Amino acid sequence: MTEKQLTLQLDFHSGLPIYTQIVNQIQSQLVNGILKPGDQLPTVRALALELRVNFNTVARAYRILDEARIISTQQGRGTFITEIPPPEVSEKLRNESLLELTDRFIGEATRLGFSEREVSQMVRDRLKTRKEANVQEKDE
Amino acid sequence: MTEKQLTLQLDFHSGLPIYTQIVNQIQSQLVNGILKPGDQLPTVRALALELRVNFNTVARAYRILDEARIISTQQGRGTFITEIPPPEVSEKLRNESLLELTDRFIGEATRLGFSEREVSQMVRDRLKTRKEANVQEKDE
DNA sequence: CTCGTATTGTACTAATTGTATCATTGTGTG
DNA sequence: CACACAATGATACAATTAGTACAATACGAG
Repeated sequence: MTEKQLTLQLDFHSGLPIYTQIVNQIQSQLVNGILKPGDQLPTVRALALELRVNFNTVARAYRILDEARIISTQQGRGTFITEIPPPEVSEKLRNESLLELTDRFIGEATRLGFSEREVSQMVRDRLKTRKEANVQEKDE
Repeated sequence: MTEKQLTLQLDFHSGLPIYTQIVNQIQSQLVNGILKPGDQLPTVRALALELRVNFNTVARAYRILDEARIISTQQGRGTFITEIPPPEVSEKLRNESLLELTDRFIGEATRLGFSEREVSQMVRDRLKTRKEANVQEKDE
């Protein structure tokens, strides 16, 4: 597949900036396996046209994702989902980083009013969904 | 519809503060269906110009309406009548926001090279730790 | 291979929008 | 009159999005 449709749903009144919504949804689609490492994203201009948004807004979203090493933007080439880099960190650091990440996640969810049960349930749910998606893609 | 006229009648001698009149009339128009959820209101400056009033006065009215969750003001974007979704829709949105949050979390963890098992384990662990901490802090 | 051109992302700036803070005005009360 | 307080205005600021010019890359014509 050379071209990805990348269906994004923007809510212009949600309070979340457009660029944030783009960032979130791309990340989400990556987790769900809708987007995979190596996939080419639409050009900033193409996606902007489709979303009826200025291309700089898309560029901003891409830049954020790029800084997070989630995508790789290359001038004159395009934008691609990065291959998952093997994180070469010590076991200790590794654990600490997951702990921090997890605490931040739980903290944010709690702040949004979700109960621990809901958080726990959703994590189970999404991990399961993810696993199933990965099984299917073995066929390709 | 991209632009709303929003005809307001101010009485500068009524004794009622301008901002109160603006608040009242917008609320009234919302009740009467002249304004509908999702509608964009004029910018503070545009409405102020039309009403021959300082834009801070409009901003004050908007802020009051915002605090009452009647409108949603967004810096750099504009001001909109809040969607008042029925509870089940609200529940849906709530779930989607947790879903997105969770997906982002799992995505980051995975990108850092953590397995699903590790993620799952860490979430359980931190939730447990958290719960125990909460029991203690009941004393405060 | 070389060059021109289209395509793609980047950088910088401007425009639009709401926010925060303080000053001014007006009005009522002692 | 003097003071307090509420309403309004002035000014500077911050966030978001858009406009414009530019630079790197790809790619086909010659």
